Amino acid sequence: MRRIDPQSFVRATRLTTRHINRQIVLNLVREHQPISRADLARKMRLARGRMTQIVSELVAQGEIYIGPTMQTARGRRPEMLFVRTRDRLVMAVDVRLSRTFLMLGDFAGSPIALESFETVRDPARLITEIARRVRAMLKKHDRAKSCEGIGLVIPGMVDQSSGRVLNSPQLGWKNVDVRDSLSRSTGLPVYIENAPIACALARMWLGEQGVAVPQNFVYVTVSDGVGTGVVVNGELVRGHSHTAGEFGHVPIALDGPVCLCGARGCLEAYTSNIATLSRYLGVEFSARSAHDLTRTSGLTVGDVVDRAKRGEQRAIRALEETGRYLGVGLAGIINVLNPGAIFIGGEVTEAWSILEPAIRAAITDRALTARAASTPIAAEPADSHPRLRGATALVSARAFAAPKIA
Amino acid sequence: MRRIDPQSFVRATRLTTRHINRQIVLNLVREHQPISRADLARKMRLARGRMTQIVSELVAQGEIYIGPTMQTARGRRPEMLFVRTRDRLVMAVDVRLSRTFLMLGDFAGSPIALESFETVRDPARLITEIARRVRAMLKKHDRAKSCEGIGLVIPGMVDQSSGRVLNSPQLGWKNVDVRDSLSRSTGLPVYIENAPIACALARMWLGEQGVAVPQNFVYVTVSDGVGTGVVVNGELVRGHSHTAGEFGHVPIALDGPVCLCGARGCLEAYTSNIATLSRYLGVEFSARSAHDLTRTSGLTVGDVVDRAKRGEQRAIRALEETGRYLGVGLAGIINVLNPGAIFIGGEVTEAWSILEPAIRAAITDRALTARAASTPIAAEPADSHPRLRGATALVSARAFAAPKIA
DNA sequence: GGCATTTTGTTCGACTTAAGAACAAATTAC
DNA sequence: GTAATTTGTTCTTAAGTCGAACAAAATGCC
Repeated sequence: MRRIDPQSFVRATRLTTRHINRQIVLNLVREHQPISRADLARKMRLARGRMTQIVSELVAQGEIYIGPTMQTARGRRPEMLFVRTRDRLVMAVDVRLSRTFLMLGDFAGSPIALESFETVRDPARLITEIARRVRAMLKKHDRAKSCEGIGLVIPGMVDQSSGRVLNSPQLGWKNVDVRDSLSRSTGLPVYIENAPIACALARMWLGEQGVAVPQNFVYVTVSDGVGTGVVVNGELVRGHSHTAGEFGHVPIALDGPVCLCGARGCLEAYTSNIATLSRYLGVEFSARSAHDLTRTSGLTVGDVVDRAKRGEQRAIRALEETGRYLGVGLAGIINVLNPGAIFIGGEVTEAWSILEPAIRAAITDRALTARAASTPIAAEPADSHPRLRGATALVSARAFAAPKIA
Repeated sequence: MRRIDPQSFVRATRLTTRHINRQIVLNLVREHQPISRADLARKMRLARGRMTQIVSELVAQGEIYIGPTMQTARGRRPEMLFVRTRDRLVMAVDVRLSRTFLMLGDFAGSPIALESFETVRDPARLITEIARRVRAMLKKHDRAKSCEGIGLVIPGMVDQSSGRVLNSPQLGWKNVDVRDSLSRSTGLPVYIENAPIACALARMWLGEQGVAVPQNFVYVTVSDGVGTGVVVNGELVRGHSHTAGEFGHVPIALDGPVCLCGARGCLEAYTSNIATLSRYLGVEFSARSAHDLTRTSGLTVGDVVDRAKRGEQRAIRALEETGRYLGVGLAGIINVLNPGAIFIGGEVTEAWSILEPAIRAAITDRALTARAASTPIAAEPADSHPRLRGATALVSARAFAAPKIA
């Protein structure tokens, strides 16, 4: 029972019915392709005449295409429908601390070109460099006409509606305009998002072949920070002022280490890459030492993961402890939100066989039902580039989204 | 961008447009009543002819009525529209540990009759007694024809879709059929829900005059347990297997007291009424002593609240500490979900002037933005009977809900 | 081989409904 | 008394959904 917001509703028009059904058809084709009009009509309990009309429209608009007919037991051969993805392109941009990645890819997330360059810290100069490379890449592949927009992922807090970066401690940015200037420089629409939400979008819209994604799930990214994209009823939870998702700052201890945010006992202070590395090095996590740790030790969490995979006990124990704390935080999420699945991304997941049992045990200790205790938890494969795919989904998903009404 | 679930969608028909707009009208009348057709048409940017048609239908269906005309500066006097609530009734039932309450009330939650009786622990006998009293009350008020259903609130975990009580430790029930037998005994449709969710429904649908309710909020109930109703985009979050809302079992300490659920450091073990009473009595919270505390001490949390209100320092400190822990848990919720408001119900809120500053301070320490730190937090007035009003909303809200599509 | 059956996709006509313009009703202003 | 304003109704038209029939393309059967 959803409550209609009297301040913000969309009334229906004569176009609404058709729009809704068109989007349903589009999503059914996407899910089940190749599929015939007749099968679609059966799934939707819609007359075949109507289906022909809807499909004709979608074909005319370039959203789907009619492929070869299929062999069937008897009767007329059905024409099979496919969603057009291969010739609809997105420029995906992933800004990270040291490097910025650009990928030209299609609507399904398949890469056509990929490049990276050292991240420039000055916002204006970085935007200029990104714009230059976008234009060059599109020109090189002669695809300027097919590119429908730019998806831009930034570390930190972004305001998606205004297109500004509110606060990125990693980049040292605060209240920076990004979207509008990049849009002006490239002539393309730009959509901006933070990393955990982008990864959740990738999962939701460009998910893995053979892996069902529930309408309710949580995606956790573990890096120097720990964040989430929370999906409820198929939609990202952004919250009242769009600051939802700061999982790393859930308190799991009353008197824990001081977190980079200033509070005590934040999950992030126990589970971030910095925390794991501190644990491995036998150094107490502190905000003061966090910035120098890699430099003074010459190690990253990737090294810890490698050593654990080679059987080094200290590394294994460090990761197990990270997993336990992560499990504690996730148990809270499971008890409050009851997600259908949890996906975890970040370097630590490369030691999944070590991490997962620790996470699972902590969850089992605290879940209230057997079903909650067995909430599926999966690692994002490291080579799947979730952030770039999320940047792609920022643009492509708009074509597939449910209409907003009432 | 909501993703359409290919396993569970509702396609649009020729009726969809009208249905959507009708619900919008109904909700606008409810929000702004008394209001004229012309004003509604302006708010919806809809032609007056269409508005007349929609309103005629709603009047014919008995959802709204046309009241007296209103004085205006010039021009024809507009007829004012109202939502019919007074003659549409609900039987609300609130089953508590020691007493069960029945209220016959109208769609707006105004009570017509109220009674209670000692809760019978045997499920079958309780249902029989409830049914008997429902029938008697309806007969006494000659309202059997106007009553549209029964809303039933039960302490513990309920499965709203099957109508069963999964687990109620307070009542000692496990996997008990409730809805179907009560429905058979009364001939009325029955809707069942747990207490925190019911309270959130009351807030969302029968909220307080002059208090705006955002589309995203969290309602926390503090009693022997601590639970939440989480509302996202105007809709209750039930979760994948409908076990969302167990806020009391979010871990806020790694080595805390053992909770009634068996885990360590649950928020509930620090903030429930039992925990507050233990704190006041200087007794360590433990599962073993929890059940006897009231009997051996002769006190309840209500006594602690009374004493605090009278200035007793020990009571004040006990409540302040409860508030601090509650604030820690809520800081986590704020950081993950960014709700527009938080409502808190339960006896402890009667000492709101003591509790609120403690909650606020803990949140301020851990919130990441100034706006998050100033998330509005309000106490549910104790005399507002949120559970009974929630039981009412279980039935009445169906008439006002947004249509489910796509 | 021809006709019957099956299955897919198209076409056509009927009916319903959203939309917009004009009209009517009820008031104040001049 | 007429003009202007505002509300609510009526009427007509265009658009869109629905369902039945038709056509096309295949296999099955006698």
